[in-house]
Amino acid sequence: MPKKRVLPYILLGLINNQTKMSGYQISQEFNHEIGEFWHASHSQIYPELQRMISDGWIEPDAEVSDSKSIFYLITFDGKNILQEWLSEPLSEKDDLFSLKLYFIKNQDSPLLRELVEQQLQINSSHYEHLRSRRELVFPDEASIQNSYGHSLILNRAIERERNHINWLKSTLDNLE
Amino acid sequence: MPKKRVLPYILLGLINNQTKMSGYQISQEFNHEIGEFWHASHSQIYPELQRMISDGWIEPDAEVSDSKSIFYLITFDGKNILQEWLSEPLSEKDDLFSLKLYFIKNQDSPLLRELVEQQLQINSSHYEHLRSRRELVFPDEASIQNSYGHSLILNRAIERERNHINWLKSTLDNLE
DNA sequence: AGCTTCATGTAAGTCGTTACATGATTAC
DNA sequence: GTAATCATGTAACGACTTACATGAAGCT
Repeated sequence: MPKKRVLPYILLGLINNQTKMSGYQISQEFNHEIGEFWHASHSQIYPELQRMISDGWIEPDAEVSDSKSIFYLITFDGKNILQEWLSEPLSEKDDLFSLKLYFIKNQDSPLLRELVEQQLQINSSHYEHLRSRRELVFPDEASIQNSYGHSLILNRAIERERNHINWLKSTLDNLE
Repeated sequence: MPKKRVLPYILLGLINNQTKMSGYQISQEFNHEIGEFWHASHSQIYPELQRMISDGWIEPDAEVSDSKSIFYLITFDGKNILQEWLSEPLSEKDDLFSLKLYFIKNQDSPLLRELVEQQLQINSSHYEHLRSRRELVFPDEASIQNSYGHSLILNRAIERERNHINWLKSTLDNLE
């Protein structure tokens, strides 16, 4: 099966967040806030918007606009598609956690807790996996001296997971 | 200018680490250790190896091999190319830190300290940037409640940078 | 005999990039 | 008036993925 595309869902999420956006505004968004987590160039965005219109996910704003920009609104179908995508379980490899959170505005959304819990699962299993790799690959000092850079980044990866897990747990606590 | 390729340098680094590798072995590597940081499928690897031969970076092992595998050795030129690549300053966006460390076997390599210091610079500036974004975008409680998911992941990103910086600093200390 | 793994390769398709293009508006 | 930014689009190209293909070796 082909890999699931994410760009259309991001555009959907952005338009949904702002109720109304032009292609140019969307491309500017990637230079600012959401740019910390994802990027897309305008040559991707414009054709994608056309596809989304023909799929009925968005529609051009009918109101006569003074400006030169074309604004798009999310349709009823589009809102459903977006919610479906947000509800899909997180997978280990795509790392869509931050991206999906970006589209959740309300602290009380049940999705919020769900996503944090899923991500906690993923990081925990990754953490365990990395720790067992380290035990296996670096059982003694000699093996470390043998591949010092490798041992460093394995340590780093473990520390990163540990930190992420802690953050997720404390975030969960604050959601109570 | 086109984006700098990394695959050939990874293959070079892998062959250099093991002195001798077949395409199949390389593709297996991506399922194990280096797989934590990078992936490549065999349909990329085999043509890439051919290109590297014609560029004179590697050469097939001349020794008559009992096995069906074709083994490759790194050439003198290849070693230089690899060292050059490792010495190139890290850029903010590619995030080649872990990957490059993987190819540094010796704790005393001057490159080690250099890479950690460079990465520290990058993370520090990223950290400052994220903190100023948070001040700007989330000045009060109301703005947080307005985009709760976004505020969460911004906090997460800041915490991640903080953790990475701490790790890099303590790693530097241990290198003394 | 049939299935899995080893081992190498090519072909087709997708996603994303940079470059090419154009016209309107705003700033100096 | 001319340079930058706004605004939208297409074209060419590169990297990577999945699928297609083939043959040998080993296991059950």
